[in-house]
Amino acid sequence: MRYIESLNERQKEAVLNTEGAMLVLAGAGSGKTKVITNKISYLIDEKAVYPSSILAITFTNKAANEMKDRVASMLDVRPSWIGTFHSVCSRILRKDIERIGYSKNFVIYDRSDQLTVIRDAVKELDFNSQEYKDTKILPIISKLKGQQINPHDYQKSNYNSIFHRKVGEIYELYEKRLFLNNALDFDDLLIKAVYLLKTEEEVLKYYQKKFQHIFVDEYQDTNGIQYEFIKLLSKGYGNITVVGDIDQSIYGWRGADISNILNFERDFKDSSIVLLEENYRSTSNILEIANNVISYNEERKDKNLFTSNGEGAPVEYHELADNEEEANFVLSKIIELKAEAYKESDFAILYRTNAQSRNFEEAFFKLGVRYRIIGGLKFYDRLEIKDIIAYLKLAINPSDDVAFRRVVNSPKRGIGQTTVDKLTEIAIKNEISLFDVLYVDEFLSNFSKRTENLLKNFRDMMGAIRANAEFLSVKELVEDVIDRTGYIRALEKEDTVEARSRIENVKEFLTVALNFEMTNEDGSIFDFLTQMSLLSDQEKSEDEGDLPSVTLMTVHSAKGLEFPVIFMVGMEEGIFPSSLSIEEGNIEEERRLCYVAITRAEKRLFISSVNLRSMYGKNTYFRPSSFIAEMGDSLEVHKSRANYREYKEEKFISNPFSYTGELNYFKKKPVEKTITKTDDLQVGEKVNHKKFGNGMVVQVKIKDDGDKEYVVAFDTGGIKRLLASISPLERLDG
DNA sequence: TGATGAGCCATTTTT
DNA sequence: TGGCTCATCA
Repeated sequence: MRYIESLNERQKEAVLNTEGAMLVLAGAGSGKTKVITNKISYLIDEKAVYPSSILAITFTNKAANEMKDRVASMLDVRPSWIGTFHSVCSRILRKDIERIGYSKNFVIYDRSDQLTVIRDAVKELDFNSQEYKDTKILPIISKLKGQQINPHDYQKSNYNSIFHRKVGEIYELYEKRLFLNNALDFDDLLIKAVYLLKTEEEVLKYYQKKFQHIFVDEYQDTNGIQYEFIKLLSKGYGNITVVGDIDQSIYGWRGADISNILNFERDFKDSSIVLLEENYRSTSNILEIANNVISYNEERKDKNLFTSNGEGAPVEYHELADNEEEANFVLSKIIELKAEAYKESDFAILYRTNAQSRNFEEAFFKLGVRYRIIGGLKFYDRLEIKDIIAYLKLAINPSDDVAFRRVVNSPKRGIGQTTVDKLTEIAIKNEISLFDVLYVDEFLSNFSKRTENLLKNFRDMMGAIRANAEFLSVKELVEDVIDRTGYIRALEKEDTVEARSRIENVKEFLTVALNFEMTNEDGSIFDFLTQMSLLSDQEKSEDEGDLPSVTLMTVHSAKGLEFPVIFMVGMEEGIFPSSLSIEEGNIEEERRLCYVAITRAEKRLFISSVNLRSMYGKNTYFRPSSFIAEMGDSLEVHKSRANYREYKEEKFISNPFSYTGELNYFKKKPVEKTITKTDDLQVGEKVNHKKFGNGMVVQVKIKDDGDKEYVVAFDTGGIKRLLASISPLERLDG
């Protein structure tokens, strides 16, 4: 049978046992996705299960799509109920949420919407906005929601702490606002879905009967409410396969509950366990180090990865002087390995915190090494995009006060803060939405004649958009919004470089809408907005060019990925493990994080720490991470202080690998190149860059050494800083 | 209503 | 260090 041909014994066992509950403990790189997809295919093809009777839950859309693709490539069907917890829940809710008192046109609040609601709540309660900072409060509320602790209980059990009592008040008001705005946050999608299933027998029965087989990927990352969701649904047939790895549980701080996987056997009766320990990704040298480190954890199930991949090169650890040297070390290794036929996309640099990316960025940029940062600037976080989305949200859900506030004066239409404050006051007093205030003449008469007219204009404009939302397609509606609000016209009037870039982004968003329309034939505006909210930023952002580049990211974002060569940088005690985790006694999760990082590597792994690290404008001395000592004897230690400052000058210059051919950075005097003059560009001039394409000079800075730095906004959307002495910029005429 | 500068803060972030 | 927010002033 083709679904088991290429599997090892354990994997076969996991695929062929289709009845009952099964826990697959899958080590890193042990082929868990293959097990899930083959099992789904096997069920459909051999056991005649309808594709729509299979529910498979993942944590990312990317994982969901990969699963769908893999099944489709085997069977030519795409099971539609493969998705994230959140997308599955929103689908269930979109159908039946009216039964629990919400309306079907609910909107989903993303993180920044949530922060806005919290800020407003703190303001309304007149709490200190420093002490009750939105970014501090949000994780608390989210964690509580994940654990299903309501504001009342929270306040009761924390009666002695003023802080927590007040957090409870914010939480309560936050929940109220969301409800009144007809909005659900990410946690609500789960909470309300579970509530719906629990209170509406008919709905529960329907789904219990529908889903004959349930799969959950990354089970170690489920939280309490997610556990309850799958527990409820699986009660119908009891056929549930969960796949996970305790050692890769790195989201405890977000409420993931490791006991879900530890207690699986207890919670699901007559369950079987399959242990996948054969690793197909890494060399045995790499695995040995991973096994060594993780063995120091107490809270785990014994597991030891092995491989038949062979020993490979030793894992190297380099203790370096400072972060600059570290960046140069990485750079020089990349140069070295490139000579051995590795390409840019084979390399990934993993660090504990985003702030650490900077050193590498600078070093790479100077030498023209292509790189991409995961978790960098985000298209969908841009003001203008959020504005357009807010218009759409308000169009389908006039109760959305967050969206209302966002767009009521954007573009500027003379409705200022004072007016909005007054509107808010009326809305709160009468328990209606901001938009509804505009429909009551009595309320409008509170404003000056001029303001009243402005408000009415806004109301009627939104009214027209709302009416059109009924029948226009997604792309047409976006066009309608842009047209009626005069969004682009207002930007055109500004006539600045920045405004022009915003116009480009708005147009780009139109393309996104068009793409959506083409790929989702009967996709409604609801579906579009849901997708916008639920897609992670990484998935949303289009790959900028497809040239191979070195990847820079946090260890967290690296989960689930693999690269031939991994650099684990910043391995210092206090950085990784982070000092906060050490203080809070979360060292085991940090160790798992370390394990995740190690197991991303296929062939080569380089670990580095520095003695002196400058961060936040201060120089601090560090000791090497305690995890280094846990890695064992096979680690090849280099403490010789190979000076990578010296090293780089010779090596880099004699290793020309830069794509644009300019390697003059380290020479004292920039050598004239074939590129036309770049030292007299003015702001506003159009230029061409070999890698980045066409753009416009936005800013010119004269540096201390006399060199000029150009800030250029490229048509592709990126803003780059380029040094006149090395950047291959060409002036474009016209 | 915008521009400017002082002050503040700074893990990890699948949705 | 540097990026962002908020207060203040023109």
